[in-house]
Amino acid sequence: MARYNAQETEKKWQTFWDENAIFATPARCNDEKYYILEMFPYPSGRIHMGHVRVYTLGDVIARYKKAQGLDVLHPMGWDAFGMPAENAAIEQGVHPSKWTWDNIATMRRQLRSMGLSYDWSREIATCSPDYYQHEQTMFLDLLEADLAYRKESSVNWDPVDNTVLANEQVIDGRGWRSGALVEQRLLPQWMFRITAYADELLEGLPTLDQWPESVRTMQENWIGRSEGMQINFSLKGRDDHLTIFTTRHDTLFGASFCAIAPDHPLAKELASNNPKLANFIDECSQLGTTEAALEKADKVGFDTGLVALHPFNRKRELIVFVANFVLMNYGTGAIFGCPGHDQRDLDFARKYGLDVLPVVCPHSCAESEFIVTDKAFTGDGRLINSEFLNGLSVKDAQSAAAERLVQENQGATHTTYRLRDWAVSRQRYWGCPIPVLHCQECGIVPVPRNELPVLLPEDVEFDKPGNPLELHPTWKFIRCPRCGSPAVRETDTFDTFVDSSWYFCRYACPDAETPLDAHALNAWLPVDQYVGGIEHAILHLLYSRFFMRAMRACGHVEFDEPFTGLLAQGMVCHETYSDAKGWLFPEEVEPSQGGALVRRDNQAPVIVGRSESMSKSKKNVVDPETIIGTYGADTARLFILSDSPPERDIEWSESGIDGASRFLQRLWRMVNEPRVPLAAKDAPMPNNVEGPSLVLRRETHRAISDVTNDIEKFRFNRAVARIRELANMIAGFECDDECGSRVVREALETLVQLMGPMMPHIAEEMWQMLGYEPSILNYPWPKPDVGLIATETVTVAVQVNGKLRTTLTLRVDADQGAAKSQALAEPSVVASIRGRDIRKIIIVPNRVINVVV
RNA sequence: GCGGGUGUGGCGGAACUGGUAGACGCGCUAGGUUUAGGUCCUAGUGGCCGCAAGGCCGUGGGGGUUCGAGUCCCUUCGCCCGCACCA
Repeated sequence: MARYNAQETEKKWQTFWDENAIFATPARCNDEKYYILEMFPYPSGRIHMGHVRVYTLGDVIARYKKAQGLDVLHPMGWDAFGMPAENAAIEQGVHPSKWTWDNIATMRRQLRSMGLSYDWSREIATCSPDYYQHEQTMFLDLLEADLAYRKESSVNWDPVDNTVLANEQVIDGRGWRSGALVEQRLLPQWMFRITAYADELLEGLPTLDQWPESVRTMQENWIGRSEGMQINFSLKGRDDHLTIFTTRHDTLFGASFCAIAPDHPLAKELASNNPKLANFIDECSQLGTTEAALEKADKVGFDTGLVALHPFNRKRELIVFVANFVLMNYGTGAIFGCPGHDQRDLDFARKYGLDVLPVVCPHSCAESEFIVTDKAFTGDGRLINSEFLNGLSVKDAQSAAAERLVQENQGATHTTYRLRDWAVSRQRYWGCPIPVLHCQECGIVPVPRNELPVLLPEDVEFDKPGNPLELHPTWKFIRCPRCGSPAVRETDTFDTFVDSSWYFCRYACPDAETPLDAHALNAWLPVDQYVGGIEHAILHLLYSRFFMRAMRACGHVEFDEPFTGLLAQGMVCHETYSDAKGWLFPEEVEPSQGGALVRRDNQAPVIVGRSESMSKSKKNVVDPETIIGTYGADTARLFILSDSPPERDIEWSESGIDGASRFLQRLWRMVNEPRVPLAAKDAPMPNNVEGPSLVLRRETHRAISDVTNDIEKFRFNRAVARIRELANMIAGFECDDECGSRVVREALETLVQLMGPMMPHIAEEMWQMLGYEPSILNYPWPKPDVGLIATETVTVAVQVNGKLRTTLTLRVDADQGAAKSQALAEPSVVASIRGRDIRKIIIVPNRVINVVV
């Protein structure tokens, strides 16, 4: 029996597609365009299953849209700057540039072996000066538009490695490489003014109706707009005051303390002559910079001895604490605590023995009976213990309190955001140089545009701790272009999120001399469908949305929203393995005789960790090249599409890949050795198709309708199931008369076209075997015959008290009265009713008849 | 901790807007073909009771709304993603 040879056939069609430029981006004339984009990969070394998943998803959409006759732009590139390249340099002594470009070469080859429909002529790599020089131009534009500025901000400093650490490099407060205790250090940083667009970014969300609701909600919460008040509390014995932000000024009479952030200027000032406080602040900073760590930590405070006076009653004195749960970068970095109506404040008050005075009484509760014990009341109610606010609702009390505070000049309404400005400085080598310099005389000077690009020097060493740009003997030192005085280059490079905030625009005009070409942008942008991991739901997508608005302000683009549709695909997860020396790849591990996992090389025991999203840092990745080498790309693609819907996380397992492979063999045999002889290619369809042939025809056209619908809605797992059903139907078809031959040809041709976007190589091969000229993509997507889809009968469930008793086969839209009597005559129905009175009968036409007794 | 998800047979999952739970596949069981075989074909496969007809139970746990709940509401548990310097 002949077998389908995936290796040979896949190579054949990949060569054909290349030589005939099947995936060249069409020049836009007047046809409808479709820009399909998957998030570009970081060139970490080799592709992993997460890549296979996302690029397969995108490719199915791209090929389907092309078959629908749209002008498709489907590009690919590399998010090529970033930390791992520098780690490789330190650990393996390879230059980041070489490491990155080698990885790109490997991964490009691997992606090509998947048979993805990219226009490779538009490939970009962010580490190439061809790309990053334009980013430097745009930065100068942002600087002129006052959307970029410099500000001190706190970073994780490793005093031994002399370097800034990413949060993930800080483990239990220590540097991952040096093990040194990490310090918080203030460094001047370049920032992007994303907060200037907070409202616009918020307002844009409802227009993104082709995004998942969950992502929009996450962004909304991330921006975190809240309307409240800034209130000034006088400080006893001082001339200045403490400004706090609150959204609950209605509970002001319930205040029992104030708290400021450990890095609040006032805290620093008080600490200068209070060593204990200085020590406390120091301890707070040990927690690091991540919000999760701060929020999870025990709530602790330090009594500064300072006293704030209640704005409505200056006789009431409130202790000012420094507290670890108050964040400097939210609001004003200072709060008043109302333990009765805020859980965190309540926990804090109980811990430090502070008053708990309830000021909002629930509507359902008498004032005398309302007490707060260990649960703060945050709902609506009426005000109590609050002088002029007594009796008011929360909302009315807020207005009244606000009015009084404004009147007495003690506060003002204020809107604050959780969103902070975007820190884009990185004290690292492998990134886009920030094109400014620091002159002894003039201060910060932008690099003149005619001197761009500022190229990253290649001759750097990684043998000393710290940023190699900082230590470079010549690159760093320069003369000021304005005054000629000695100056140094900015040695910070950009956060790689900057690179990925506009790459999708550059694909439209990869060779333009300016950053972006208006004509090309208007032709292709925005991206119609973006596909990528849900882990990017907030930062990357929000930064890109901001960047488009910033670019619009600078005249580079004419639209706001970069991505019309978003498919946020779930993670590919896998168990993690480790031993004393660190993480292990799954292929370094094998089951021992006892069943426990051991190292393949020395049989040493392995710790099996829980399943997590595949990531290079934890080595819990499966090598797709092995899978593709063994089974072929089509099988890998089919497998990855088959079971789970795209949005869901999938657990990688080897089981099932054999099944996918068998299905491919089966499909191929159906055309290679058809059970029923196939009619000639152009033979007309007889007009008296009936019996089993009619059944197959109907099934074929229903499959067209269902699969089309499923692909449109990205339910590829269902589309695969539907294709399998059609294949099963064809395989069981035995009618070998003239009519059957014609119908089975139609069914097979349909099958091949429907599976084409998912299994493109074997589909091209089968299409050719059916007598057609390649490429299958040049043939229009099949359309269902509506007359054949319509059904004549339906199966209706018959229930008694909601429990299924039997089913009836009825004509569609059958007479309800007749259906009712037929149902009541059913023996199983009669038996279930057992002579009881029928109270009512609910009939849902074509679905259910429910007898209630 | 906060925000967003998610939970259905032995396994991955299906079930459109509240209307026959388990499509499709993996695995497993039995039979058959050819073969030395992992190939291929046929049948079966949620659990319990029953010779059978059939019955009862069943969508993480508990409660509720409804003629009817996997689907809606409340509550609770597990897991996943994000939390601003991983990408």
